[in-house]
Amino acid sequence: MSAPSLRARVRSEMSQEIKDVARRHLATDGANLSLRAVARDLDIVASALYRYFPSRDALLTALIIDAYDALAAAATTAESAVRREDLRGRWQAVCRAVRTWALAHPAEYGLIYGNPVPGYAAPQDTVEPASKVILLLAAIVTDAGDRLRPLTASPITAPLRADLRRLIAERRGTMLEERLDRVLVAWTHLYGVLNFEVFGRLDEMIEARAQYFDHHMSLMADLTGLPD
Amino acid sequence: MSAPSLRARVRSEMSQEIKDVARRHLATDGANLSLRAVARDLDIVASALYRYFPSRDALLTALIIDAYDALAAAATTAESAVRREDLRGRWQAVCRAVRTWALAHPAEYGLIYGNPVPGYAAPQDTVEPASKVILLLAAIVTDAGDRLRPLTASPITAPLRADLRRLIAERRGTMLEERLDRVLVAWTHLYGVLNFEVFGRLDEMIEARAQYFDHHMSLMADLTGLPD
DNA sequence: TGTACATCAGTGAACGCGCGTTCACTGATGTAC
DNA sequence: TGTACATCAGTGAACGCGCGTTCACTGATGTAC
Repeated sequence: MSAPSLRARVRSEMSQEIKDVARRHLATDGANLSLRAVARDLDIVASALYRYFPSRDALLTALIIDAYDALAAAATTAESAVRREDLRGRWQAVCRAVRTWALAHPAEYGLIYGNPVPGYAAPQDTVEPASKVILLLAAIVTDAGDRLRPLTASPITAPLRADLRRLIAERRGTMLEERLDRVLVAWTHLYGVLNFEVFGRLDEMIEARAQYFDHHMSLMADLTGLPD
Repeated sequence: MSAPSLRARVRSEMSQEIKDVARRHLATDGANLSLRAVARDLDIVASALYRYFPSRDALLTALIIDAYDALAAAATTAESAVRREDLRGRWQAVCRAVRTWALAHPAEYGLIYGNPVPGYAAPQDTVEPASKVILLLAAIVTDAGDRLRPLTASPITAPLRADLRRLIAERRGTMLEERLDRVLVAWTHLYGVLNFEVFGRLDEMIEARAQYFDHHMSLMADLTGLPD
């Protein structure tokens, strides 16, 4: 296996640069990304972009995949830095890492967790990184084992239970349906709070944002039965 | 006070028709609403729209305000049809009405609860209808009075408590900070679940959608302390 | 080490569209006397 | 009830832009012998 040629190295650097500029444009134009504008910023003719991405949609797809990957990486790194036995610490690390990333990259966050982009269908490649965060949360709950608190009653109807069972089986998990249910509640809540915060719905309402967030996510840990 | 003139009636009907067509375009183009496309559908020249709306942004604003109003109206109507003493029934009615409206009008829902529209600032008129749903939920909790269940411990830090106190005072409410906190949790969760459902994040994951939703919202009622 | 040929990044013109907004205008509806 | 004038909805041309994508091309880099 030889080292990548100069040409290959330059090519991948250029691809990166295109994506970086495109990301910057996302912040102002949302998903109305203009190839010509990106090209202009790169001092390149618009048609040259077609050497790197076969279409505008392909560039958008690359940005979406990168966003999922970056978010998942931030969560994973933060979580893995915490002592395994510190379950609450790991939970908090995941949640806070997601929040930090979202606030640092609001446009990319909007791209993956906001409105679906009109006329754009997410490719299959986004499924795995998209489920990373929920898997991290589920793993913490699994690691808690019999230290988990019993759950307050909340009956799950049969069809919903079937969905949960299927999800558990797909991943060869051993979690009780009731427990996965709570993980889904927490996961839903995580993005619920963040949508509100990132999209500005807490403006003029809550000032203590970080504490509001921490409080919500620790309530969710309680609800999931995570021990102190 | 005389009846509106023919001209005035025709004018307001035409305004409605423009908004209706524009709403239909939202579904396919998202917030990239094209005035010329709307005009085409109305068999009218694009510049004629300027008799009704001074700019594209003004039309978008009208659509946003209408969406908030329609959502609030749906929730209010549903809630007021339930016996006052049936607190859980009222809670459920509000939540389900919001969901039903969101699923029936995904594009309008996206317009008000998805990504902020790039380059567009929501005018002040949207504040009141936007807070309608949370006020309905808060009213149910207030009506519950001393039938409310005591809350499981979950300490609120001082700055967050100050935010909550301010919000209560602004509305001349009497609720405890802890209780409003739980209402906010439920409210956040409501839109969290709906974002996921409307924006397609539950696809290939949960099939029993209605039950999933009901279950989440009744968990939130529990968490808020609403009696059975 | 040098030469011949293949690869491929970037150019620039063109195609065929789209858009929001302004402006002077026509002709129908509404109003005052 | 009839006439004169004011209002205003809708027209059509124009301004000055924007866009994604294709295509034949130039010239530099890389490869095989």
